[in-house]
Amino acid sequence: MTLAPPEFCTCLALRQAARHVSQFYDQHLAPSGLRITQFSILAKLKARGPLTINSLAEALVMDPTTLGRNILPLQRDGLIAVVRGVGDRRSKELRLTDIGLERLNEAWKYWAAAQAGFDAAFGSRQDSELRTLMRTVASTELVAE
Amino acid sequence: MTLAPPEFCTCLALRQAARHVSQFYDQHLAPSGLRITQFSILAKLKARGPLTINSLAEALVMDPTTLGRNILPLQRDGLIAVVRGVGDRRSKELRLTDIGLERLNEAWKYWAAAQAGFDAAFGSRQDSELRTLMRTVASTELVAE
DNA sequence: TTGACATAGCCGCATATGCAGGTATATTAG
DNA sequence: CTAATATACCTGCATATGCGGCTATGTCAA
Repeated sequence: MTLAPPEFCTCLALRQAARHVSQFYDQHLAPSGLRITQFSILAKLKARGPLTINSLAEALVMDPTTLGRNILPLQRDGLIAVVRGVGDRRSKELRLTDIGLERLNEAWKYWAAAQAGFDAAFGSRQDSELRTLMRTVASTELVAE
Repeated sequence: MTLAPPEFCTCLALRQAARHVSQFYDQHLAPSGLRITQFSILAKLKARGPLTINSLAEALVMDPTTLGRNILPLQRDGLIAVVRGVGDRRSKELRLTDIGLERLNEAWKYWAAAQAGFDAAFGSRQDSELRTLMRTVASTELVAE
């Protein structure tokens, strides 16, 4: 059984879809000055309260190193506060600031427009199936031997 | 109807899944010295013959600027040849070299292991559905007004 | 022919991604 | 208590991503 890689590569298919949709969301979010990655970080911090880099990275299915760099622009712009962990001084606690919350709320409507736009184009029934499937994929245990 | 962004963001779900799966494929591909993006470029060039940056970018659902940069390491390592277009001298023709083909063939088996590994973990029936769905997503017309 | 417009790819800028390997702090075995 | 180990984060490296605006080339109409 021979599979032709480019045509049947699941990873490529996923990346293409992610690129395509990310571009759409980013275009919608542009007036807010946030990208979809940054919006996701702020939204997660709002939903789950202060988090360390490790725990937030896990929640976002992101490498901690990557997150550690992604927070820098947000910190620079005062959207999040980064403080030394009290219990564990190795860790850093990330917290949404008032300014961050304000920016998040402003970006919210642009996000909603993007989500609605995708929904309209793709079909809201399929859309919710898609999210469910993506969550399954993201939580599928994959171990390279 | 209010949706909570982080939990129901289709874009975030897609990106998370793409990150998760890409990491897995990249780990498998590591011994070949290629990343999944590079593998995809070489594979597409093999399948479709010489292509310009624009046409290859479209085939890969990638911004031409991005592709223009992604080919640089491949060109540097002699895996692809880049020549001025004959008909249209603005364009560049990308062609897989013999070395590139060799590398691609070597990477092939690592790719196959990754694909098989994902298939085993995720379920081959769901896997093929997933690819189909991703292609639908990637080809869904999305226009930010 | 030549001027207006379109197109292919480029550069600068900023962010996104993750591996290897390092430091500082915490935890735990002896 | 201290030495071994584990953990949280960081740095350097390399690639990935796409926008805005640029140059060079091509096309087409006046």
